[in-house]
Amino acid sequence: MAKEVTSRAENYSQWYQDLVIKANLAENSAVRGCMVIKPHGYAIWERMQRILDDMFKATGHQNAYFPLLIPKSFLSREADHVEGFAKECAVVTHYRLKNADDGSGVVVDPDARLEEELIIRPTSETIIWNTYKNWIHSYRDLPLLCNQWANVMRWEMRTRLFLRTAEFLWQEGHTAHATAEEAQEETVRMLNVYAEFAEKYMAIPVLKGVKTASERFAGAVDTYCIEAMMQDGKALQAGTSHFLGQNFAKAFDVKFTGKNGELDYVWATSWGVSTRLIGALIMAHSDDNGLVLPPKIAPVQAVIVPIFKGDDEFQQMKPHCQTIANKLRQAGVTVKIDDRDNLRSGFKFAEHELQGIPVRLALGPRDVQNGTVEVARRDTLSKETIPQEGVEQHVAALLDDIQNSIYNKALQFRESNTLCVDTYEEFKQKIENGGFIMAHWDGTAETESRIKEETKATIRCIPLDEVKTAGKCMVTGKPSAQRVVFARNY
RNA sequence: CGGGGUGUAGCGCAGUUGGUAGCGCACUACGUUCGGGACGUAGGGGCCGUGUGUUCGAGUCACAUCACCCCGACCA
Repeated sequence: MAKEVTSRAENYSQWYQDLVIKANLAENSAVRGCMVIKPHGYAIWERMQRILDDMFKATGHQNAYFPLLIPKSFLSREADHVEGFAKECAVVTHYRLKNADDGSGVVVDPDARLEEELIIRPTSETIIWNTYKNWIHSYRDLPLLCNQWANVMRWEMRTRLFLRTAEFLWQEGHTAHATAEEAQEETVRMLNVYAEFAEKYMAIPVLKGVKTASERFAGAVDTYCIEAMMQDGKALQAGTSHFLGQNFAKAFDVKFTGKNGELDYVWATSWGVSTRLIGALIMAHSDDNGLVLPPKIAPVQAVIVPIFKGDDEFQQMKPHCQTIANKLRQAGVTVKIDDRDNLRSGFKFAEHELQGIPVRLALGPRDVQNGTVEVARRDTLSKETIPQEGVEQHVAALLDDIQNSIYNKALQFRESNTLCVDTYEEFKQKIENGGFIMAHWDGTAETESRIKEETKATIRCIPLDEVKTAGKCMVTGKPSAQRVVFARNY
């Protein structure tokens, strides 16, 4: 497996760039660090949105929408929050353009300077909590469980397609609760929703854990995360869920009257996943032929390619393709017939593989004669000829099999690239191979940053589900309650 | 923000000592093909990132500037 990855390219990010460009998922736009998501790439995001949205509704959440622009003063209300985001904000300073005096085009009208600058949201905690102040008065208004689908902008020093673009699409949940316990429960509940989504739908196994103080979200008391392993052994933070304590309630003065008549600040959470998940999908499953989409995420689960010579045969094949498509649709499979008559079948096969369509069916005169159809699966690239009779059950079962099989492949990969290490010497050596390293750490930021400096590895999380065995910090020898996950990350 | 690299047709690139711009793919038309990325013939498409210099003359030289990519710093 590891060998396979190296064969793809010496430089993984280069491979990734190539793949994305070749897969026609996105291209760089003229705007710095932004992305153009092409329709078939966006369709993947739409699938994810729909599934996640259903999961949010099932856990009692509602969608809402808040402004794109945030008054500068809002951002400075919470000290840690501004500290964390100040360096990467796009700022709106003017509200009007005018024609240049020398006719050279349009310039910013200096007379149209805003009294207070507006920040393009890097995240919406501040503007939402400014609104929540007016929505929450009594314990009867709680819990307040809102989610927003939106775009945000972070002026990162260095962008990376899908993984760290300046503008990205995401979902951010913002909840308010009467008690700390309830908010903490919500934080973990949503972490579990994310983990279920990643594993069950995206077929990406994830580790659930808590971030160390230095990796914590700006303004949070605790940051929970799901961490995934990419095929080059690097870690990718795939989603976060934050317990915000009363930090934002205090910053925006959001109090409620409890049953007992006493005033108290509300407790908060926020949680989000972004278009980075598309990057995770690409890097977790793809191979040299392009994308490999899990059937549950694939906008098109099966494509039917008619094989024909000349227009006569093409017309003749069409109804047969339709018949099979209808059968599949009745079995709940999303199907597309690729009836483009200007492309050869071989070209279409390659293109569908590039785009990751899980199952391909080819139907030619030979099949019509024999009552068969050729079925190919994207993940293993294997194909077989089966009777048309019962094709729908066959494909439905195949989709399940593909879904499970790519999850298991990713899980096996992660397991074979996760090891326990007890000495710092061994750590330094093993971290060079990538993967997750479970090691003991003394819990101090000093040790953590020393390890980062010397090895470029960070603590991805303090895992929640691992068996906790005490030990000694591999660097300082001080006591440690449990192993934590180290990795190099994106 | 530092180091390195690249900007020439939709995409990928070539362009010599400065002399009026080329290849492959894609595109258009016609024909032959068609069960794993077809071929022939004929076409269309360019302010050479942008600006200012040097020069009789700049894709080519100089300076500036902008954008992108890679490596750092940085980053939920």
